[in-house]
Amino acid sequence: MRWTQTLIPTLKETPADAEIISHQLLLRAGIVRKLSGGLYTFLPLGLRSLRKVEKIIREEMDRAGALEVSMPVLQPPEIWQRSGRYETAADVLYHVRDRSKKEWVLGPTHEEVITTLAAGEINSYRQMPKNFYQIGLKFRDEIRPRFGLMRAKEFIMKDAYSFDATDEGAMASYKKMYDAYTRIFARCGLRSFAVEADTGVIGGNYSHEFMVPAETGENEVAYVDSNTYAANIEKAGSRGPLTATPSTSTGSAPEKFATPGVVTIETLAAAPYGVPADHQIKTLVYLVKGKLAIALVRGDDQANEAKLAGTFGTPLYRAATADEIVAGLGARPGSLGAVSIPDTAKDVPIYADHALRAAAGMTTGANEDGFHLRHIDIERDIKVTRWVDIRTIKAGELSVATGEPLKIQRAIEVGHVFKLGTKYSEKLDATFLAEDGQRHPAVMGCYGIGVTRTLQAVIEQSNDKDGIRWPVSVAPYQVLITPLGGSGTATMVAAEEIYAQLITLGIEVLLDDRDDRPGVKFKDADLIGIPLRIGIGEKSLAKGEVELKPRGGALELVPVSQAVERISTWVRQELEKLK
RNA sequence: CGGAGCGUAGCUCAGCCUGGUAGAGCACUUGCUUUGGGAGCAAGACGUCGCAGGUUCGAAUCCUGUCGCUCCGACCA
Repeated sequence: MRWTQTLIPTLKETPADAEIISHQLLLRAGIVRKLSGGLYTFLPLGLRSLRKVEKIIREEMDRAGALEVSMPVLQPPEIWQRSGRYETAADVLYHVRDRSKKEWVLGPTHEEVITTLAAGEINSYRQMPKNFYQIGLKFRDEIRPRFGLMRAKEFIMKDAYSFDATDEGAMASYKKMYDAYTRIFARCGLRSFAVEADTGVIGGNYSHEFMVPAETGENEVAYVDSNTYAANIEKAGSRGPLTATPSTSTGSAPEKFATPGVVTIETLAAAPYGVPADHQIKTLVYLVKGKLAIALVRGDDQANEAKLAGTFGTPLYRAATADEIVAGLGARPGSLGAVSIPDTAKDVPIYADHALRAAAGMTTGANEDGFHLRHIDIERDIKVTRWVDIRTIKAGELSVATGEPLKIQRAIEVGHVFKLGTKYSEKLDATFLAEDGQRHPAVMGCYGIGVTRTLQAVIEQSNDKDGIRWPVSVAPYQVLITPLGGSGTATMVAAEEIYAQLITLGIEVLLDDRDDRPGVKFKDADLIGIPLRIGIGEKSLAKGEVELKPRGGALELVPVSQAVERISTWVRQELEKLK
């Protein structure tokens, strides 16, 4: 492709609304343009890279035995009602109406559609295992789209769904996808790793996320140095807080003391009260399906949303409002406690974190504005309904699995594999006749890759001060020829010859045929980050030489006669490294 | 949904406080010069100042509403 024939609108200045480096480079390198918040047009350069990511995914999915299909984006709400996700995923569903006012939803994912398909077409254990995948648009009504392609309202996803007759079969299908994902991200030139994950709204009971470490990532991952344990912070457990929870009873009965105006852990920890945060019990109140529930964590701990959803058995919960709390418990937030809850609230369940087990000599709210209680022994004074893990772990705590200290790293989630079990097959009647002559629901798995997000993750991970440094496997072009003279000059003539020969060899090559100054061409070359640049200048050409300059690497002079051979060899070798 | 900020040329922004009819740099067009890391000179084209009301002799500027964008928050009592 000739630069003057395509559209590569590079920007010298950084667009004001791009916050993170990959988002800035997407815009500056002429890869995408924003139509509206969370909606982007792919320009020619960007589309080429996107197609390459898709091709890698397609090759690895096919290799793993998955079958490509294409499912509708526009979906009837009925199947979402049957799966129960019309409610649980309500926040992300786009609704549209047709001319007869019938409602439709835009698919944020396709479990309901594929399970409906399987219900009709898979009737025997002999037809399994089957794994269907597609690469296509997804629509999610994101609370807050941000960071370019990272969190968009419309994005490209590869989603796959496996159907097995047995649990063992489902595990094998899961393993195949796990391995395929590992290969896919490596081939895209990404450093990624798998972590144990919470299953969230999709449901299921076994799951890994594929993470790309990046400070701008929206996820936090806990891991240990030996690489034997890694988990999303939503899921990660530890052997407990770094400081021991007090467990020696003062022997005194609970004692009310005045704390006018004290509504935070911090204020109670400060003078004149001086109750350390880890000697306090934090009382949180939620509304779960219309009913109040109390969660207790240590004063210096944070409750974990995902773990709470697991504890409550539903993602449909929220923090109770101050009014709801006052109505139910009689005190305002800041003075709450689970010791003396009113008789009217006796049926409110109290979930307490394991870190509070055997806690004694603690302080908590008195359930009366302006007062707290001290000398609390949790076993004696609080009627705990259930002991649970609902705290967010902190760096330095010891791993349950290995005993090593946990470290925390931010990361971008690019892929997610779930073992779903029979949740959807049961609700949508995807049953089959097994060897035993009985009908059973198929055992499912689902596997997603954020394709557009993966593309941006590559940029986030592969860049320098001058621009993008594409891995050759996903670069829009493999080679960029930069003649330093304009049209008609000897350098341009030589460039044209090499360009033509590379094309016949099947090398993906871009020719910068603009009549621009060298500085402009060099800056743009670095910005768009083509892996190998061929510089053709008058001086070196006079000596019969051209320059090979890998992006970010050292410049090498080679005789014109050997240039094409050397270039194609370089491209082949680099591609081989990413196999 | 709550809070904050911003909407002026294709891009980055100034002008707004203190009302008088729109600017700079980059990009774009033409010409000349220049040509190894985002050139110089000259000439030129590009804006209903997000939109709608209002105040005023007069509004980019003040007021009201509205739409859009960005950031922070939306369990942390």
